[in-house]
Amino acid sequence: MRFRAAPAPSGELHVGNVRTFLFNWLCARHVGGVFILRIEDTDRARFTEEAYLSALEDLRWIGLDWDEGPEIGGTFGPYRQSERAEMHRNAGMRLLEMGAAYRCFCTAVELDERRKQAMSEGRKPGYDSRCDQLTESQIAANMQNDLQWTVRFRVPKQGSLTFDDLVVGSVTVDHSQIDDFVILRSDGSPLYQLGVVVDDAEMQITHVVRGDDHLSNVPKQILLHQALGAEPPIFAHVPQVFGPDRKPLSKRHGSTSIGEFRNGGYLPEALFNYLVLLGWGTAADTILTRADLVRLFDIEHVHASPAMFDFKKLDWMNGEYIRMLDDEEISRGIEPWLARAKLVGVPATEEQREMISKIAPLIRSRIKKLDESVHYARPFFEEVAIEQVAFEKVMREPHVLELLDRATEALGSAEIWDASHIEEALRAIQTAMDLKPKTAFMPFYVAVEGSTVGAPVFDAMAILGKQTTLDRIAIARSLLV
RNA sequence: GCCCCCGUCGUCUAGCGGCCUAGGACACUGCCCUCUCAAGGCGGAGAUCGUGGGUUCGAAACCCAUCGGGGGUACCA
Repeated sequence: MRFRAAPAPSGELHVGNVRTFLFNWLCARHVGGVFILRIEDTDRARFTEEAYLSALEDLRWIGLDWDEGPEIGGTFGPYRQSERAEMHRNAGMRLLEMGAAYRCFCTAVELDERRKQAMSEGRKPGYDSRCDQLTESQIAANMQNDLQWTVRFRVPKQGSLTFDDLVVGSVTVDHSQIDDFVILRSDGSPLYQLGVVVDDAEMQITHVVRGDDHLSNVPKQILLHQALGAEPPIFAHVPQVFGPDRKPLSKRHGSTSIGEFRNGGYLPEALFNYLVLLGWGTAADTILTRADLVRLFDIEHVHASPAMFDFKKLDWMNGEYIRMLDDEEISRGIEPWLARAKLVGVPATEEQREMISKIAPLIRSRIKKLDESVHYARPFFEEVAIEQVAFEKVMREPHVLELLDRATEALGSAEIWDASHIEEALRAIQTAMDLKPKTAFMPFYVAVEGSTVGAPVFDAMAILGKQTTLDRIAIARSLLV
């Protein structure tokens, strides 16, 4: 079985589209079939080379590998549609010669006027097939006069067409609902409908899994396949992804492109997992690895109804995946974010890396997205700038001065500098002063980490070292008097 | 307008005629744990399965209608 993903890279790859690519990939891997990547770059006005390159990068980032396609080739290439225009045109002309299509001399303006006219009179706005009535001599005359013409596919006027969609089920469309549609523009270039069909046929695609905005194209495409003497593929149309307002997910809802999620501190395996669960699920688990998904995924159980994108659930899931990372992976993962915040160099020095690996286990369970690591890591790389609100709320308490003084003395004379000894020393003070743990320790968070939220403070002190810790306490104390 | 598709807790889903007084997850919330924040553990609230008719001994599941939503109706993809 052969599946394909066909992105049209005009900007950044949209998560909704990527989800359908994921479905294709999963189908192919599930049955041990072939996954093909084909770039639909026919729309020269919108396509950019930059978008194309970043699309490939995004696909690889989220873990999609293709068996045939750009950069790796394959027996059915080329895999960029723009390089196949000749093939499409030939197919279109063949259809014309066979009599399955005909020349249309109506101009775009005429068509437009008639459409508006029909609409205002409440009639069906479609093409009326008038050029199909042209006689041989009329056509010859038009050609003689150098009139521009397009090629239109002739759709049967009677009967209907039924097909079985793997997701949607049985769909029936009356032929009368489909107009004779253009397959070749007046400049000879192919239109989308022709292009996909020729490519799917040539590449021997057996299953077309795509967004349901293409559902109404199916009858046209089946007709084209048949006219071309090819077996139509099996279709599966998955619904779109919606935003919280039940409208198709778009920019105004927040991040929508793969690049934005990557730059937002998300892990590819988490996004992968989440996207597949949008419109599909199992009774048992929600956290499913790539291998689990390959084993379990079943396109026929994908919902035919649209799913809303839930950013909060994605965040939770990302946190789950972060917690599954080992220290080494966490360290590698957060380094770019620390670099971006200018806490470490690019690349980080050995010394910085050592520090990162020390704080990584402290950070792991506290963040949902990698970029949040910056807050927890900052005090380990920079002088502390105490948050104003934290200072006002915590350091103004009457016991703080004495607390800091006692701590300075106890920690100053500490023989062994590790988290448990630090804790022991500070707990002794807490008990002596008869304070609740929280009240006793909070000032140290503020003094040492600059915030009421941070890595566990005894560990932080241990990592920062005795001198730095005492210095920071001294600075905080100086702010009190 | 016409055509096609869709409709289970706020959200993602399980469900494929009796196991459903509808299960799980996110979010929300109570308690526990606790040096902050998290994480974790144990509970709670939340869906008469869009609505109205049928079919059936029995329906969330099948049929019809209705309402609501989405898509298409291009010399866009």
